[in-house]
Parts: sequence; structure tokens; C-alpha cells
Amino acid sequence: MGDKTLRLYDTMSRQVKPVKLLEPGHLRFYSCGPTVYSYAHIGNFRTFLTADLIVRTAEAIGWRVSYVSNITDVGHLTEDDVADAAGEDKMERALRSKEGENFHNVWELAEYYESALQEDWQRLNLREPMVRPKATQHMREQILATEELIGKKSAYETPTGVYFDVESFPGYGKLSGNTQEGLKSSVRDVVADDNKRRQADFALWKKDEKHLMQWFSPYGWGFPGWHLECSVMAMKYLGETIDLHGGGEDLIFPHHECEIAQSETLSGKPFCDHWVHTRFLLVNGEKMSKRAGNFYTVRDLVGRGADPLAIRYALISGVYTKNLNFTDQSLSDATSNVERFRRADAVVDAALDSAGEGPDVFGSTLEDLYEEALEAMLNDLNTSVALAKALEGARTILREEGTISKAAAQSAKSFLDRVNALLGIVRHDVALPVTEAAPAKPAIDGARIQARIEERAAAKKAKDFALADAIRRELDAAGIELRDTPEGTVWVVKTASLS
RNA sequence: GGUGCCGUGCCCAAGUGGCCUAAGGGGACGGUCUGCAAAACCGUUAUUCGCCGGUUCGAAUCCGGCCGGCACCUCCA
Repeated sequence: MGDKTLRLYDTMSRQVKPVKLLEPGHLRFYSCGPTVYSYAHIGNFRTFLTADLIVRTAEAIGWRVSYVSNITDVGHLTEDDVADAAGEDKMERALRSKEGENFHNVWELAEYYESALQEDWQRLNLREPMVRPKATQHMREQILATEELIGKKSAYETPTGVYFDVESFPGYGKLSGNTQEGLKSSVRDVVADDNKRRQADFALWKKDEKHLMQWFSPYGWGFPGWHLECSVMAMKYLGETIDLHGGGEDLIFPHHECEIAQSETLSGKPFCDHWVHTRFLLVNGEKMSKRAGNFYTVRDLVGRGADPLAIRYALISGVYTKNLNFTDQSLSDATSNVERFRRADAVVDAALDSAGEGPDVFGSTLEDLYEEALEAMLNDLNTSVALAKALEGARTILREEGTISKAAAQSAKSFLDRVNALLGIVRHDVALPVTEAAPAKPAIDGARIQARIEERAAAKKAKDFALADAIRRELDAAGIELRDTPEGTVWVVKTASLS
């Protein structure tokens, strides 16, 4: 186990390479979290899922993982460093929106969406980070860092704020491939702040006495720039040099570029050797965005009857290095796969209780499949292959339903446990609150469904199949599907579609 | 204009030089089961990898060109 290594695509060197650990057996990993001004959407979760799978895979080869994922709870401008009046604060805008009417102030709003994030995090069976630091709780560190950067002549104060001087950091642009020249010739019509020395300089501190969230600093009242919090929190919890840093592809520039410049200037040491970025999730072939408003949240989908683990499955069904298209179809595909794992799990549990003595018919088959799934994950998180191997294992178990010995059940159980630890798609690691566990509500009440099922059973007994089929069609029209099993007829609610 | 990513069966999606006459899932079709269905299980379903050239004993995989899609270049995961 000790000789295995995790290989991931590194944005900096543009190649798949092994994750090098500064301290043997200990991975220090920082993954950028969301700004909590609204519900996180499933695109955000694809990125968090990449981080989750990195943690799970690292643990599967025996690494200890220090995993930090922040919460940005300071509202930053929609046009971050643009000094023009169109720049609007995201949190303030959220507060003024219809949903914002439920909150007294931005602090309350941030708190609400933060707890909503936690709930959705659990629904999708994501590992809890070691720390989930918040920007607002690290003001002192951010102000001290700003002071230090000014002291090192890498930052300067203007009437509007404190800016990082990108020319003081020759490596600026090495992550994104943007050059200083390229940035100047950007077609984007950015309104330059006359107070900045260079257009590319970014804010460490914004002076603003009207901002709804403000702190006092050596530069007066204001709030920190967006990029500073991650530098400060990553170094505080993980050290000046970390092993791995992740986030969405949009963060490559400017966020991570700025983070490198700040961190390395502050410490004088390399900040991070390995950068992983998750490509955007598309919905029905189009990019999701908060601005366009075409995004799904986990709670939207769960409210429509989607199985949370199926959402998880759908979001990890493609590799993180490519765009993935989320559709009604991909969700329903995922649902049947997740159900297959659950069935295998139930079959194994039943066998564990009642199976008799006998040989382990699975031999090394399941063991081999798990190893192949792990290998796939170690090879740049090839979730497609890992899921395929896991599914093959589930099918292998299901094939033996009814004839599984105790020994076989034990090896199947061990397989499912390990697959679940690696991929999290068999069952939740932590039990969800009771309300979550309740099945989707049927359109008509359960007692009436049960009564119709009994009528149908009577009709079947009397060989009145026309009536029996009519009842089945009636329930089907109400979204209730009947399944005749050896133990009698059961009903399930059919999953609603996205559109 | 600059910087990256991608184009694989009806759909989703792995595979980046020979185990590929291309994994896995969905769908479709056939079978078992069933009063009939549904569910479940079993099986079948790309000699072909956007197009045109080239390199090579050998290419979906490497190189060049073209066509098409996507992303970033100071809102974004």
C-alpha cells in the first residue's frame, strides 16, 4: 500500500504528475470553496466533489489528509477591481433581491447560505474538511498580510485601497499562461482605476465606508480583496508550502494567480507545487452560471425526487479534466446505477444474517475489481473507469443472489465498504437528518394507494385482469409505479424530470 | 487578439503509439421470470474513433492543416 502514489493533472506544468508530499504520508490540500451569497449549485459541487475524491483516494492508499476548504462570506464586487460605478457587491445585491427579503442584513444572509451549503454537502456525501475557515474570521491575518506586503514594497496604498504590484512578482502569469503583455492587450474593455499603477494590479484592501461589511484597518474602514483570504488561510492551517491546491477552472485566473503572488511574496518560499482545476459542468450542453440563472441546486433536484447519491454519481460520472454535461438523462442513468449498488448492499446484508456455510464463490474477483477501481482513481481520478469496475462488482454480487454463503457475503461486504469509502456511492457515510431519509411524497396519499393495490390483488385473484390493469394504469398516471414481487405488490414514486 | 481544453456507437462517457476487431452506463432488441406488465437477472448492439494529409512495422492515440464545440483573459466552482 505504501508504494502507491496519486497522479493528477497539474495546471502549472500542464501534465499529469505524481502528487509530491512535503512530509511523507501526509497530504496538505486546500480547495477553494464558494461565496455564500446564494445556494451552491451542482456546478459548484462538481468542484467540491473533485476535492472529495482526492481526499478519499489519498486515504485509500493510507495517506493522512489535512483538507481545508474555505467559505467566502465577504461580499466582493461583481467587477472585483474595477473602480467604475457598475461594480456591485454580490452580497449586497443578494440582500436586495427577492430572497434577500428574508434576512435582516448581509451577515444573516451569509450565515443562512453557509448552513444550506453544509446540508447539501452532506446530501452529496462529501467528506467534511478538517477546517472550513471563513474570510470574516481572518480579518486580522489579512490586514497583517497587507501590512507585510506593503513593507516588502510589493503593495502600495492609493486613495481607494491597497494594491498588489504585479511587477514585483516576476512569476505572475505562470499558472494561467497570461503574460503582462497579454493582459494589457485584453480585448475586454476594462475600466482602469486611475489610482492603480498598472491595470493588472489587484486589490488587497478596498477602502469603502459604505460597504455593508466593513472592518477598520491602517487604511481606514473597508474590506479585504477577494484573493487575500485564501493565501492567509491556506498558510495558517496548512503551512507556507502546501502539497496540493484545487478549485474550479475559472479560478486559475485571476484568483489562483494572485494567491501565488501574495503567498510567495509573504513567505519567500514556493507556495504550492501542484494545482488541480475542475472543468465546468454544463447543463443541457450550456454553461451554468449564477448570472444566467440556469443553475440547479442540490435541494431543487432533491425536491423533485432525485436521489442525492444519484446526483453525486451523475456529477462524478465523467473525469474532472473535461467538461461534463448534466442532463435529465444523465441523472436517470445515475439513478439506476446507484440503485444497483443499494440492491447489492441489501442482498449482502441479508446473506450476512441468514446465509449458511459454504465456499466464497467470489474468490479474488471482487478484490481484483476493487484494486482496479483504486488504480483508476490513482491515475488522475479516472472516475469513469472506477465506477465501471465498481459496477462490475455489484453485478457480480447480484448474480449470486440467493446462493451466497456466509464467507462470500463477508468478502462482498468488504468490497462494498471499500468501494463506498473510495467513491461514496453505495450509502451515506454519515446518516442524513430524518426528514432527508423520507421517500419522495406521492401525489396521492399512501393509504389510498394501498387500498387500490388490495383491490387489484382481489381482481387478479378473480382473474379479472382488465380491472387489475386499469388500476395499475390509474396509479401509473398519478406517478405511482407498481412492482409485483414474491412478497406482494410494492409501489414506488416515479422520479420527476428536470424540465 | 492572447491562453487553454475538447470532437469516440442512438445518448452519456473511458481509452493518449501495439493487450483496441475501443471499458462502463443509458436506450433499443432478444431471453428468463410474469395472467400480462413492471422490476430484476442473462445476452446482443462501433472492423470504427470530426475531416484531409504526414510520421511509424503499427495511430482513436504523435505531427501539420481544415471544420466544429467549449472555457479563461479581473462576476463565476
